Amino acid sequence: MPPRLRRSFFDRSVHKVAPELIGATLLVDGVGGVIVEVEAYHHTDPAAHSYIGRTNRNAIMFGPAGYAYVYRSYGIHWCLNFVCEAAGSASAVLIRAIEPTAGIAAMRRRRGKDLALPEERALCSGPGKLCQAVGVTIKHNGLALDRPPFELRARASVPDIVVGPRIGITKAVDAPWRYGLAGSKFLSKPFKI
DNA sequence: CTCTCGATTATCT
DNA sequence: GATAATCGAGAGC
Repeated sequence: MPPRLRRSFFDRSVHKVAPELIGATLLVDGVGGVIVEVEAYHHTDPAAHSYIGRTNRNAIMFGPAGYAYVYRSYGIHWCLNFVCEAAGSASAVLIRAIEPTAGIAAMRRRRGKDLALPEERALCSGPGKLCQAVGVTIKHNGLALDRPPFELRARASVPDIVVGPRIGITKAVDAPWRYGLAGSKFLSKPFKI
């Protein structure tokens, strides 16, 4: 089994960490799969929650790397981020999609509440879906990524990665800081060629 | 396939 | 009071 990702893995530029997360495995209480899509948010980026400075919501982003930053999206969904870089840098990677490999029955159960027929490719193909499927909520905000309930494993080999502009934002819409596993059918949306 | 719209609430102005 | 790093349903082509 590939080694756990250590705290030091996250203690680097968010633009280096983000693409290296593609292919890594994320489990929460044993439920999860292979990360296939992420986005990088740096504190100098107008689209980042930390751009306006420290607030109650984004406080975790201003702490040390290797912790989870969870926030409520559109009043309905949860979104999971990994804090990167040195404390105070306030940068993070948004986890946008995973390919389910572990605990699929549990994911189907949790997602099935709001979906009549939860197809496997619809279980975790988006930041809100993925949090619902693996059971991430605000309770996970500020938890260390190298300890339970989180389990992060490095990828075994370097996959083909596609890059493009980020999704669903209204500022800095052209910055190419979305990364995906090439050819994956578990992406939230296809990458344009 | 694409497009539009409503849900729902913490956060910030 | 307006906004938002989303999602799913439904309409139309």
